[in-house]
Amino acid sequence: MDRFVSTFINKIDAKGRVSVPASFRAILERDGYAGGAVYCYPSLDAPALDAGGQTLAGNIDRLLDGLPDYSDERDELSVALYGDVHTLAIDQDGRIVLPEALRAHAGLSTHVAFVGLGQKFQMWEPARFEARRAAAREKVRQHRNLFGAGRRQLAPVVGPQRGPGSGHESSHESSHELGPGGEGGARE
Amino acid sequence: MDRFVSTFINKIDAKGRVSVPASFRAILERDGYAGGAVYCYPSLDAPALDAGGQTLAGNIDRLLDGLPDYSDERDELSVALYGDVHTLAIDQDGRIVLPEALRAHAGLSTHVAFVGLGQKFQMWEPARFEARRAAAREKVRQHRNLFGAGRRQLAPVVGPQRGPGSGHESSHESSHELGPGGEGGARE
DNA sequence: TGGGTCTCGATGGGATCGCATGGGTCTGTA
DNA sequence: TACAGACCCATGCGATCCCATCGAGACCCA
Repeated sequence: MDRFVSTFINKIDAKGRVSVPASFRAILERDGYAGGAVYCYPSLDAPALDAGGQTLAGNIDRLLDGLPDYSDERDELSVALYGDVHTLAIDQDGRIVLPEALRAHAGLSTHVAFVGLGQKFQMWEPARFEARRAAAREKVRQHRNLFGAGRRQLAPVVGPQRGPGSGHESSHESSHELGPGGEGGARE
Repeated sequence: MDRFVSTFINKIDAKGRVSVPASFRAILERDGYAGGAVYCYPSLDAPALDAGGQTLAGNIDRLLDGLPDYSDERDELSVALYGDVHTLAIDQDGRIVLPEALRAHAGLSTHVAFVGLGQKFQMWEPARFEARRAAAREKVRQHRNLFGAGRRQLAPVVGPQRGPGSGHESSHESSHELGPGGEGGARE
């Protein structure tokens, strides 16, 4: 199946619009809902936004299905799970507009880093993401030492993406080291 | 499959009218009753109002169906669930008028926060809602750990240590709060 | 294999449309 | 007659749509 992979950095224009990477768009289109929208909500434990298509939305439903109707607990969880979700429409040029609430949570201002995470993707403030990624790599390195697991040197570098036209942030490519160790098949 | 999602804050005008968010209206319209009305009643365990369309009303019926006829329990529940239900008409401009009784229960004065909860939505006094939302997020975090615990116990890349700079926000790998089963299905 | 050309994705901006609001008016009811 | 509610109209701002431009990578040809 299609997964969101690689990292792209796009600009937020004066009207607050951002182009969703073409490759991500293609995946969303195949994921239903006329491919015209993205489900997006503030990530619970990171200054970032989580986003995805129908599949992602379905996960929310499944999560709540286990709870009894009309229970206070269900209502409470719903507030966080549905209340924070925004359905962002993708316009004809493949752009979305990020609501103020979401931009605030992720600290977004001029640029957005779209990070593919397989079934979903995240949107980060470029600088923060870079820092976090560095930390993640370090972490992986440590673990590798612990396990002495020499297997699988990460050799990603899968990132095709616009050039440094916009400059600086030359940092991107795959983002895999971030994924949970499991899922080794990230690459084909 | 339409669900009420996201949160909107609208104003109550001098005549006591409030605009129902356009996206919520669209869902109500598809939910029957000529799309011209909203079922609304004071939430049982929160200073808020619960609202929805035909589907919601149907759920209440189903809930009562499960109880034996003429039982005290059923009577009590019926009163609780139906006794305070109001059918609010949506005018041509997409607005409703909240009866005094309902406004009092939720402590509404000048603004109303419409919160999507999937099958239904709630109306809150904005300030109070913020508090509730914070609590809800915390709760989800806990829950996530519960079912997330199952798979992927190796919490790699999840350093108790934060990365440089932006560090704070525990550098959780955040991925699937929502996807209990997630990740694995990356392929397909 | 080097260079020129073409196609597509990312941006900017102007022009519109829809939605949230504020108010005036008409009508049925105390 | 006084009022509350329903209906309509007017407005302002933000969300969308559409069109033009730029640059990069893909493609084609000599």
